This record gives sequence, C-alpha cells and structure tokens, in this order.
Amino acid sequence: MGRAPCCDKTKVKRGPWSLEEDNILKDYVHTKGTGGNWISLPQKAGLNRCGKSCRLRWLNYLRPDIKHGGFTEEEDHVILKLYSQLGSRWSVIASQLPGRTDNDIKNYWNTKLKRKLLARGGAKVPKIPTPTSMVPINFSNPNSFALNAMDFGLKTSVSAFNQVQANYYGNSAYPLKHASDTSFLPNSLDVIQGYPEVSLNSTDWLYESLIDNFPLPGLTDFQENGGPFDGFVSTTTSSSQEISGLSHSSSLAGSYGNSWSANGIGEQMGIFVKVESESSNY
DNA sequence: AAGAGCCGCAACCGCCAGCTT
DNA sequence: TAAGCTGGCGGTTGCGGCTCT
Repeated sequence: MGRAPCCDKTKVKRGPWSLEEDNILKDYVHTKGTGGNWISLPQKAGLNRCGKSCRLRWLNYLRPDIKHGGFTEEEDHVILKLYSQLGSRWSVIASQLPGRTDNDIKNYWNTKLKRKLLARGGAKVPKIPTPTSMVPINFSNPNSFALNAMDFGLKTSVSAFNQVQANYYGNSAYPLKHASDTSFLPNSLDVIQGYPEVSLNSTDWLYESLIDNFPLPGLTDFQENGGPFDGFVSTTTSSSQEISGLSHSSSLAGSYGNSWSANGIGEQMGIFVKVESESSNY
C-alpha cells in the first residue's frame, strides 16, 4: 500500500502562483507564522493550495531574506568547492550561501555552472556519490595517516579538489614566498573537474595514493621544488552521522592537501576522502 | 514576421527521516 | 514498537520567454 497523498490534488490549485496568492501567504506567515504545520496552513490562510506547495513557495521565493539575481564569482567558487566535496547536497551548499536556496543553487548548477565547467576543460564533472555512513579517519599525521575505515570492510573513495579562497587559510600559517607571482596557482576549475574516484586497498596509505593516483598539477612540483608549500589536514562535520553500534562520533569525511597563497588569495589542492558502507554488517 | 528550438527557473513529485501518537 | 504524519530534500518536469533561422 502506498503512502497517502498530503492533499487531494484534484481539489487544490496547482501551477504558478498569482500575486494575490503570494500576498495572502506572505500576510499570513508574517502575522501568524507557520505554526509549525504547513499542511493545515493553506486552509487557515484561505488558500486553495497544497501545504507543501505553500512551504515551497515561501522558502524558495517569498521569504524576505531571499537574494534574487545572478551569482557572483565568489559564490561560484563556494559552490564548486562544496560540490567537489559533497556532491549534490544542495541544502548543505545553500547553508553556506546566505540568501540562496537549495533550489536556486541546483538550478544554477544544472543550467549554467556545470556547462561553464565543461566548456573550460571538456572533462567530465565527477559525480560524487552521497556516502551512506562514516567511520573515524585518523588525520593526525598528514604524511602517513592510514584509513581506519578499512578495518570495517568499507569502500573508501577519494576525489581531488582544489579551491581558491581569499583569507581563509591564513597567510601567516603559510608564509608567502612568491607574493607577486600568481602563475603557480593552478586554475581551480581545471583541477576540480577531472579526477576519477579511486578505491583504495586496505594496505594503502593515503599519502602514497595521493602521489601515485593524483598527479595534481603543481602539487608535486611544490613538494619537489620546495615552493611555498605546507600541508593542511581537515575534517568536515557538515554531514556527520554515527553508525549504530559504534561509539565513535567523527566526521563523514576528511581532506588532505596543500595550501599556499599569493596576493591575498589562498589556494588549496588536495584530496577529499569519503567512506561508504558496502555491506550491512552492522 | 513567424515558427522552431533553447534556456531558465518555478513548481511538482516521490522518497526518506524524524517526530508523535 | 509500529504506524501515521509532516518537513525536508534531490531529481525532474513543463511553461514562458528569448534567440535563432
């Protein structure tokens, strides 16, 4: 037996919202709030609409803090960076862009940004799967950390990323050696699009895999030539969840790479590690 | 000028997780 | 503990406007 629909679709209005409907919804939410129940809201407000439709209209269009208009270069970079790390988790990406909705970003990605990326390099944009679970990863030593995840018989994948971020990884931590030279900075868009996911064996060490499998432009040069190089290790908790039965509480994934900067623009390159469950052993 | 094709985006659909009963 | 309900989310659709021929 299927789920009961949230409303009778034959009795509610569908399609584009009229100005009058917008005003009714806006007035109602402003004066009475949603009451934590969108399903009953249309009836109370006098709207012949499905509650879900009202919610969507409010969240994606009528909210006062919505930012309308084109995306900036800076927003592009944030979207690219987060997409490379998280995949199509639009709501998480939207949470990092004030005033933008997940729907906005999804549309922008599908209609413009993806095309822009492909036009610049012709390579495929990696489709990064959403991890289904996570285990702790030890990032304590960036040159030799192992993936404890292997012990759990999980599939681990890594993907390459780089990003440009002004004043994010502080210059003081990564001193400039070529303050006037930005030529060494690889193009973020060129790097982000091309790298396939690589499955690691249980005996692999991530650092070795990085060198062997991810010939990131510029990265090994910096290591060999002693450029303005320093490693960074970070984890993200943006989508963490615990595996039932394990006491660990750790991040879904982590990243490792290099960071440098010039002219106030910081650049990071590295790999992003994700751990996925392949079995239901726990 | 008109028809075809393309593009952008609002809206819908269906699934899932979490909360309540 | 199970069932039902709702909000949240990502994928997809379809309409309207714009551009091209």
